[in-house]
Amino acid sequence: MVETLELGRAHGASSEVVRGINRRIVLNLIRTRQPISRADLARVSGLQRSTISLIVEQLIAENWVLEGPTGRLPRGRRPTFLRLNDERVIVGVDIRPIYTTVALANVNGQFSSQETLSTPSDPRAAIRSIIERVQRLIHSCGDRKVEGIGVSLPGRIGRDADRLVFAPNLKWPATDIRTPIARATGLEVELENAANACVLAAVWFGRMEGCRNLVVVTVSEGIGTGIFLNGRLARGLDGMAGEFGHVPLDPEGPVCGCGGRGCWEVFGSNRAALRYFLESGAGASGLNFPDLLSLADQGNAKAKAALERMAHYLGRGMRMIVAGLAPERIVVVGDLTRSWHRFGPVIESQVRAQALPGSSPPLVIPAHEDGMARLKGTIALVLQKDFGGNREIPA
Amino acid sequence: MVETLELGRAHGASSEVVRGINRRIVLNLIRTRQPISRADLARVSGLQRSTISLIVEQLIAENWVLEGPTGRLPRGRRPTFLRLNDERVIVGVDIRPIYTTVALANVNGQFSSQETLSTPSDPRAAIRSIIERVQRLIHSCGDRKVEGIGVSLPGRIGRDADRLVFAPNLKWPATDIRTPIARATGLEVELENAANACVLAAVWFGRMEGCRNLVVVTVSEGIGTGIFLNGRLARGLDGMAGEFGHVPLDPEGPVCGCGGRGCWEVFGSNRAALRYFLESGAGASGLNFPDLLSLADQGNAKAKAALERMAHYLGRGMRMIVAGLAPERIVVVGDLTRSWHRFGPVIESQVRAQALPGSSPPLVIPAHEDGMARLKGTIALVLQKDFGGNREIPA
DNA sequence: GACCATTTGTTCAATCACTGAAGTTTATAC
DNA sequence: GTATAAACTTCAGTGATTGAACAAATGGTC
Repeated sequence: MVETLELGRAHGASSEVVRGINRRIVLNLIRTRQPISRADLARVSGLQRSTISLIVEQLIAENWVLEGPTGRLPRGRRPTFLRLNDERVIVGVDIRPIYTTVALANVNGQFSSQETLSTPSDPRAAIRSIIERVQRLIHSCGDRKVEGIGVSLPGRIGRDADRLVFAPNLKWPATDIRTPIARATGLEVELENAANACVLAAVWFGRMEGCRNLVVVTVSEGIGTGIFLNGRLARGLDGMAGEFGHVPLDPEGPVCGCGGRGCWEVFGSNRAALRYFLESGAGASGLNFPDLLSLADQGNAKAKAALERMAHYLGRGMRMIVAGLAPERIVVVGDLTRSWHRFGPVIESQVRAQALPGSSPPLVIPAHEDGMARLKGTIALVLQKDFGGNREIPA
Repeated sequence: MVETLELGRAHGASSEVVRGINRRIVLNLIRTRQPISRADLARVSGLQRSTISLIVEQLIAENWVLEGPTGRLPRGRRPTFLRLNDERVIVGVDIRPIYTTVALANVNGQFSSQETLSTPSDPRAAIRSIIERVQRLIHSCGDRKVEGIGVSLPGRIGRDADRLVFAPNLKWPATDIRTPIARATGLEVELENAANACVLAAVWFGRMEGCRNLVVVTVSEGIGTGIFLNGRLARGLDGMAGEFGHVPLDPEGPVCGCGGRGCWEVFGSNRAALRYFLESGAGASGLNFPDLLSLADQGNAKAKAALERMAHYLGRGMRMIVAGLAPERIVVVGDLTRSWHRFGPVIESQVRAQALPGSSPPLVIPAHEDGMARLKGTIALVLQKDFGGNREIPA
């Protein structure tokens, strides 16, 4: 294990720290293994049954956990199952260039309602619409306690965690998104980049337990990446880590929305495939990416060629990630996963070509549930405050 | 804070964990601020003086810490200064393609002796020579306790942490380096990639406190990178993270030692500059990189052009790192730092070009003390076991 | 030279959390 | 019914921190 201590403000630990750690362990075990009995919690955590009972008592008092039905065993007293209180809910907002989704989920990441609006081009109008739907959603909750609001954005959030600072595909100016929503609803609002939200979704709700090194690549108008290393999101300075999409593959290439030239996303995004298709003289300028996928499926050779070229560049860009970060898995998110038979093999071959002697290439996995990835990530974003470790547990 | 709990083997915490955390905090505060009094430790750590006294008592009993002279204050009782016991020493070995260095340092990273040998091309012969020097060094220690042996290598260490698995510039086959040295000396041996060792050197002995996101780029025969994110080394699957040097910048470019084509290091390493120089018809095939630097300093236009081209590609490759990881700092290690006036501006301009709107470019810093960077890293490698956090302290 | 404020370092009762053993409760099987 | 088994619960014991009170050491002041 390679780590350092944070020294400057290294506030020493006291006994509450132990309770804090164990409380989080127990809460997360209940979350991931529910329904589960106290006895099983003790076995899995290595803590004593007596300790588990005390912690669970506390969690029940705080309304995080409910006692459920009793189980059944070959003999002996029946276990009382514990589960998360799913009357605690979270609002998730997924802002994308064309559509914005507002949804309500419980702490298990199960959505109960969902609403889509087209994203206004003016950020202030967008924020107004979002606030309106969120308020309606909160009203519909009745007694259920709303924990907070998570927002996924196709851009970067500045140092103060409230301001969108870089969103070339959304084309919004730097805008404070957090404060107006927080003020209008009285709830805490957490903002996160869309690719990072997908990482959180994968780690919290996907079955990726034990995977401490993974990268999510989101492919739509642009290309974004979310980097998860050593079991933590790598956010970098000002949360800007993950912009591999704007590394120039060809410094003489076409101009990109970021102001640069020949960026990866200029060659590997949905928009790139549409450009390839048009450039091949295939007409039809009103086409969108799903249309292109359909055309290819119908056998259109030029559509197939355009997609193959896109896939080639996607794989080429991923070589940066494979070589530089050596993740266990690369999760691909976007419409392209619907035609994975077309993209997967091309990407795989590039990724395998990058695997250096002595290393094994990462698994490349399409996340077929797309739309939900971002939204689930927004839920995880809010859950982190209560479930996330404020200290990491060593392997 | 974005983290997850390790669930599978999530062994719960008990009261000893608190002592473990605080012990490490105190030990590191003594290391970084020595000489320091108990009272100051209490102020800085936020722990009670009584607690500090107990912990210090333990550290003194374990021989990690010594009481030094008393201080002097405007009034009041004089503080007793504490410092690390520098009778505890560590052996550092830096294996490089041409020379290997074996050195002895104390826990403060101060070297007391050092010996260089030319690296045999046969790994077994190399290991024999190294063992011989290490044993001589250990004998010379007398009473001083040797904590362990740290080894820096220009390659990757496999999953079992004992085997060199990828070292294209050293040209050694997969070799178990740890076991023979450990067996011959009876000490624990820690292996680490050279670039990662430089990261450890920067973080442990450089004045980089508080910098939790930095990348070291080592430039010599090849290009290596050491990635430090969220205050931890990113090692990736099988410790392969950091091989940005083998990302193809031009898939049609010259063949690389890794088997690929057009890798970054084919364009940006010392070897690349020598190739550019030869290709420009400048003769002199026995030339090495320091010679080329001297030629340029003497005004040789072709040498200058070759170095400028190398600098250009170095900067170009760093754009991957800037965009993808957004580190606060990039530390450059290698002979080229001696001519930083030539490289710095070229690299800086590329790095600035990569800074996306809303972000600030990283500081690019030449590490002028080169040779020592790797060696100091090997010392840190061993210190990690006792000083390194096995739990991270939150910000 | 005695006294005092001041600062360091130590001692000790109180508190908090976990352990582990012993006890309670609740179930099935014979 | 009685025995066995398993899930909780209770409680004394241990280890660690806190915080207040104390002891020691020092320079300045009267």
